[in-house]
Amino acid sequence: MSSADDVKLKQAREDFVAQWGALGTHWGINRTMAQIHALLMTEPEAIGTDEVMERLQISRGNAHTNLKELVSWGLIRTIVKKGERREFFEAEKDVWKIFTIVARERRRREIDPALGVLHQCLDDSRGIDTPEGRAFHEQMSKLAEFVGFASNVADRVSGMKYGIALQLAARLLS
Amino acid sequence: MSSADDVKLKQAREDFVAQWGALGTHWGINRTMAQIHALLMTEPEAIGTDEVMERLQISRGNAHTNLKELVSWGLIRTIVKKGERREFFEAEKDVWKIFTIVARERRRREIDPALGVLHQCLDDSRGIDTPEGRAFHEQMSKLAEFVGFASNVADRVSGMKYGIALQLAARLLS
DNA sequence: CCGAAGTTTCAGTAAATACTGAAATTATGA
DNA sequence: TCATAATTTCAGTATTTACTGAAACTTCGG
Repeated sequence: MSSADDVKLKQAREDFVAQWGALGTHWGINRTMAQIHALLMTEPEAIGTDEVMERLQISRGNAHTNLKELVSWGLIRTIVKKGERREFFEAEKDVWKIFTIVARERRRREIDPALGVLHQCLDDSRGIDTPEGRAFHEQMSKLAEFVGFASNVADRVSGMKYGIALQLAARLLS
Repeated sequence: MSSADDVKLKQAREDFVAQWGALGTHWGINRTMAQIHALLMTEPEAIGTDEVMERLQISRGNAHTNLKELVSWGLIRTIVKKGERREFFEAEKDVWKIFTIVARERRRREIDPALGVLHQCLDDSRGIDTPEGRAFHEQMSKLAEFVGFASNVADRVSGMKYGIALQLAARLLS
């Protein structure tokens, strides 16, 4: 028999999946990918493609693409069960690991290309001998320096053990 | 006469504007908004709507919407010149100020709503007395705690004076 | 090596997002 | 106050991004 608690949990989970999916949009992550991640984060057991399709009411292609994308991020991993031919997926549930994965991925997708552009413009404007040219070069230089610096800091922080990061943060908040 | 340096600068600037605009996409910022920001960041003088339209080859409506959005973020400000009827715009050029503005805005748009969802799910799953229910509640709790904590830390850092932040960062990288 | 179960790809379509251009509104100074 | 310059709004359209569903491909036990 399905108790009242089971119903409440089912609703809470569905709510979390739907809302987290909507949020994904603001994170540069598509809705489905965020929903699958939410689903797996709150699922005790590893589940297969067909169950994902059914729970989220999405097509096989969509489920497949986004599961693979999540695997490539490292936010979920594939599980092979003995005697089972198909693949199952389970989420990384440790919050610090999730954070470091997302931080790294965002650096790769958002910061590194920006640094590339800045360095190129820095080169292209080197030695332009007019007041405007020097001002432009100076602005590029400041931006590149700051972004590079911030990127290193973020890297360092997300490479820390959770305990160390926690200590550091606690000092900041005190 | 327009020297070779002037041509080089013009090209470098156009390149920066175009590429920065393309990057904006990966930042949850639309292309035009990022382009206008790039244009103004590398423009020594405040410029008006019509010049923005011409330099970027965009419509008045588009220019208007995105200029206002940038003003609302605080990344650019309006300038009124005496004897001029129209408004001019100039960008905030200080990299630390740009960083704190972007950090605050992203927290508001990305982190705060996530915290809201997590707290609601935390409430909805309180006291569900099954093993699965407790696991769900626990996972929500860990996520909410971490996200809230990280949000506070980010706030604290982006509220610092640049010099202090620099000191802190230098310590991290050493 | 065959057939079924499972996975991957992708052309076509749907949905979300951004942009245009012109009309409506507001502000200015003569 | 009026004429006009400037700003704001928004319906319609274009562009970009995401999703479907079915076909092609791969894998594995028998």
